[in-house]
Amino acid sequence: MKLSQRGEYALRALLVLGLHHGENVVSIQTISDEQNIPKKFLEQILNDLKRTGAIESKRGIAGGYRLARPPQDITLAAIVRHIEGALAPISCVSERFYEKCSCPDEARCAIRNVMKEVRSKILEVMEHITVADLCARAGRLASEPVSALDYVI
Amino acid sequence: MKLSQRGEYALRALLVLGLHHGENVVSIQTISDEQNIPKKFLEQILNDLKRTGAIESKRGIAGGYRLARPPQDITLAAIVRHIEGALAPISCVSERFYEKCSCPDEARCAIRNVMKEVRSKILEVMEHITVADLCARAGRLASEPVSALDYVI
DNA sequence: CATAATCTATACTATGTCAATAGAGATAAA
DNA sequence: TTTATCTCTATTGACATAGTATAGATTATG
Repeated sequence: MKLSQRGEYALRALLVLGLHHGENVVSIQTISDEQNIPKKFLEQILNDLKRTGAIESKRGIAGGYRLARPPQDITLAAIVRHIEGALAPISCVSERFYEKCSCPDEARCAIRNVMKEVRSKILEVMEHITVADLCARAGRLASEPVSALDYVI
Repeated sequence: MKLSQRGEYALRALLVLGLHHGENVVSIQTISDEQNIPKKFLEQILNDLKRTGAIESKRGIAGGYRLARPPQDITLAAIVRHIEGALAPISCVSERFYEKCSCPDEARCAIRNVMKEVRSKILEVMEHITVADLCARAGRLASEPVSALDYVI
């Protein structure tokens, strides 16, 4: 039920680009430094995000990346689907990455029925939250007093 | 963001045991046949579920498995946590399987903030649904006309 | 008691995925 | 021309996944 490291890095990189939206391009090095992401690994991920159309790049010295679309148009769901594949907990309830499962009667499978609910709960959040929302949250969290933050482990 | 095959098999096996609750024990062979699960793989999984305390076994000829507790006391969350580990989409928002992540400031991380929401949405379903609910759904789905079922792929 | 169907336990294996690293090349600002 | 950047492909090592194999323990039944 987990997001891969790759997926997490993608979101963190996108957040950085979101926060720099409107400014100049941001280099891999900068993102790598700000977010503690291995540089060469990040290269791959950014290249991948570029293929999605979420970001665009500028080459050469003083090159880097920027968002290719308005931050409010980039949903977390779209990014994760591109990087990771299905958001659904099992593939027989995925719309875009559907695969038949081995159960005797998929249409009447109780597990599937529950997993459909899980899927739609996940989508409620992931389809709704955009890079713009992420930036807004980052701003809010930065200005909040530490005592108000949740430190529960 | 996916449940493993192992986890899915565990739930399907548990559903079978739930449906036979109150009757005699059910053999691995029967479960394997009813649910199309490789028998030797299922053996491992059932053994694992036994260690959880969710099911108990009877050895020898005419042996098999049964639920060790009332079906309404066994949540999907407990099972999946035991078989798979964390339900949370990233480990820095997991309560039982917490691991620190590499981001610069976990307490003020916007990604983490969103993932907490995803986590709690998942838990809403998984902590709430029990084996008894699963059985009830199976009954309902079995009696429903096929036309009412969702065949969307 | 002997049999055979069942559960128990451990080891093994093939395949794939994940996370990262390496290295050679293309681009462009200064 | 130099150099900091992006681009692309290949490779690696560790680990997880989904099974398979084998030998053993248990027990209802005849």
